[in-house]
Amino acid sequence: MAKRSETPARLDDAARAGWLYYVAGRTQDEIAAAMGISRQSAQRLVSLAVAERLIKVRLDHPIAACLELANQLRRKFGLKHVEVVPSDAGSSSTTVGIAEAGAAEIERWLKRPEPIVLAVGTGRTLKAAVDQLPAIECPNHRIVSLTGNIAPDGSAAYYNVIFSMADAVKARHYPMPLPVLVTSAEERELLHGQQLVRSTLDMSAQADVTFVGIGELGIDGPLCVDGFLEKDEMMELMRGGAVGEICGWIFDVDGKLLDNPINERVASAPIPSREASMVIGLAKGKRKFKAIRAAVVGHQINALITDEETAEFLLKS
Amino acid sequence: MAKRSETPARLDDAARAGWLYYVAGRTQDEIAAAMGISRQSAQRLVSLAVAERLIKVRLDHPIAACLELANQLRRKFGLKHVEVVPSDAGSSSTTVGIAEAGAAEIERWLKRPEPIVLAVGTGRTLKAAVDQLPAIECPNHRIVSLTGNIAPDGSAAYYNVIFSMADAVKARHYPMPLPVLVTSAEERELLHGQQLVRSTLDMSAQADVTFVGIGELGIDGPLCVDGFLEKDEMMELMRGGAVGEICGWIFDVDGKLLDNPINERVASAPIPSREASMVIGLAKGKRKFKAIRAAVVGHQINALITDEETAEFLLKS
DNA sequence: TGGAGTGATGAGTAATTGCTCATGAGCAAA
DNA sequence: TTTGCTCATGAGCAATTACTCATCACTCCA
Repeated sequence: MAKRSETPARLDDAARAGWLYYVAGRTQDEIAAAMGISRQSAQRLVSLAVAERLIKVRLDHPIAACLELANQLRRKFGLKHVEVVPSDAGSSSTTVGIAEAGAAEIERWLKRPEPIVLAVGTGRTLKAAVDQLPAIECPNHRIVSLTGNIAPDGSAAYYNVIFSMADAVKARHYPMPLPVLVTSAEERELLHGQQLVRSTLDMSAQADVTFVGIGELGIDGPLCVDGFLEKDEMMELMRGGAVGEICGWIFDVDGKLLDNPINERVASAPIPSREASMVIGLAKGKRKFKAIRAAVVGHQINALITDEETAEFLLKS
Repeated sequence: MAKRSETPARLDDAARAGWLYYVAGRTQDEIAAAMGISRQSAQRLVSLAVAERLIKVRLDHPIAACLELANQLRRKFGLKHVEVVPSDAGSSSTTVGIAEAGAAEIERWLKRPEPIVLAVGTGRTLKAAVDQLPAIECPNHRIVSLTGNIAPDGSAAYYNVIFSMADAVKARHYPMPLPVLVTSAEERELLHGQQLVRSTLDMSAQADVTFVGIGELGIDGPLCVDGFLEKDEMMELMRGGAVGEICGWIFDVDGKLLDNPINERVASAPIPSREASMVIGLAKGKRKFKAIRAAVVGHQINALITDEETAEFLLKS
């Protein structure tokens, strides 16, 4: 993890250096001279500005191919919104590109003047997107987590993104004070009956927009890696036809939620209405192809941010 | 001007290359490989994306607005250096912010390894800046005062800042052993002819950098408050078109030095060359708006440290 | 058909940037 | 006060990027 806090004065300098470099187009040598520091220090400040996300770069051009793919996806699957970013074949990252586009979309929603309820799911991709958010103040909006924030080992779940979001966005935020998976359907009923949990659940059901990651199943998938499921439970699930999950809700190749013991133990809020609200999935990558397709065809989501490669797969499959 | 129109396909490629470069963070070599073109072509596409403004960079930091204002001021008035600090609307202080920024700028100059001559004018703002200086040792530099250090009543003039500077900075410093105003042009000639004064004047003319305050005229302005001018002399001056002063040199709304008896009695050294050296004015605040504008348009100074509010006035005036 | 002009291309090279490492200042614990 | 640690710094060097120039393909017009 990066340093939690740089001194404000240093961030100021970083902002200045970053501005001179990216906006004014000066070289680091010139910046160093102007600020009375060595070139290396100037370089470090510029890096810092990037690392601290003071500098935001966005592409203001509809790449025709991406737009076209997005259009076709929207039509083919009846989606409300699709965004396709260029693929970066060389990179193994599962987040680059999507994270920036996702952050931009979140920002657009948060900048709306009328108050909204924004719900967030979980996942590495979504966290990467949230980490790209600039500081925003929007006291009118409410941000609610769909998933619990207690990991299997009792610690705060790392990929519960609402806390990352709270770092950047000044708004009321509502985490879900629950584990991600409970031990039985009965326990879930009990916990969901609690007043505090109840009101958070109710709020999430009224979300205007929801951002979720889409997880693939498999022993390398997030549910196993993060310790929510044992390897043999996973194998069992996959034998039962499971191909993906959103907020822990496991679905099959048609995007139908599975009727099995694991789904009965998921303590997450239900995914908000795809009829009445926007539910945006963020995902790309070969390993997730099947999960994404299932989520889309089964209408677990009604909007998608993905990359070219994934878009092509979805179109020809 | 750039080419009027690139083909859409080429812009598309440029957008893609720009995306891979700035968002995905790939090198131009990698982009070239991915797109099947030469590295040079990739570089050209990235340049094109920037030139066509497909790539938008924005700085997410409060400093950003200040930097933007500074840039506009520099362009509009042809200044060599501009620094804009955030306005603090709540404060009535005429120095807060500027003082710190001014001190930082002075420090940058004093930290230069090659020997320089640094000249200082007078004024409350400048004194506040100098008071912010940390202890520095710079035996190679020389610091020279542009203005006399004898007040009208014969005491040491309070706002002659070179003594404050000497407290913090270990360097050779050269005060001007003169009154600020003498009784006649003849007396000035006589005093300026003295060997000691002569050499200090010569040194000031060679200053590499000069820091000055900008004074407004008016019966509340520094010239009256500090007793250099009587109220009726001031009224007379203002009727003659005077709007501001630097080191006692009084100028009109166009920044032209006035041809009147007071200016003939100013014993200060002339303001060093704005062609060959840096002359940095420190000032902000509504009362000084006209004086600052005059100093800038009349090239009495070629660099400015001010605040947002003043910067906005200068830009729209 | 041929020649001039335009613009794209790649080689070569200069400029700029990013990384690594050694050093030393600052500071906390012994 | 000494020791050990962290961290900022600047030097040196490797990687990357930007620029210049010669060449070449193409188009337009006589």
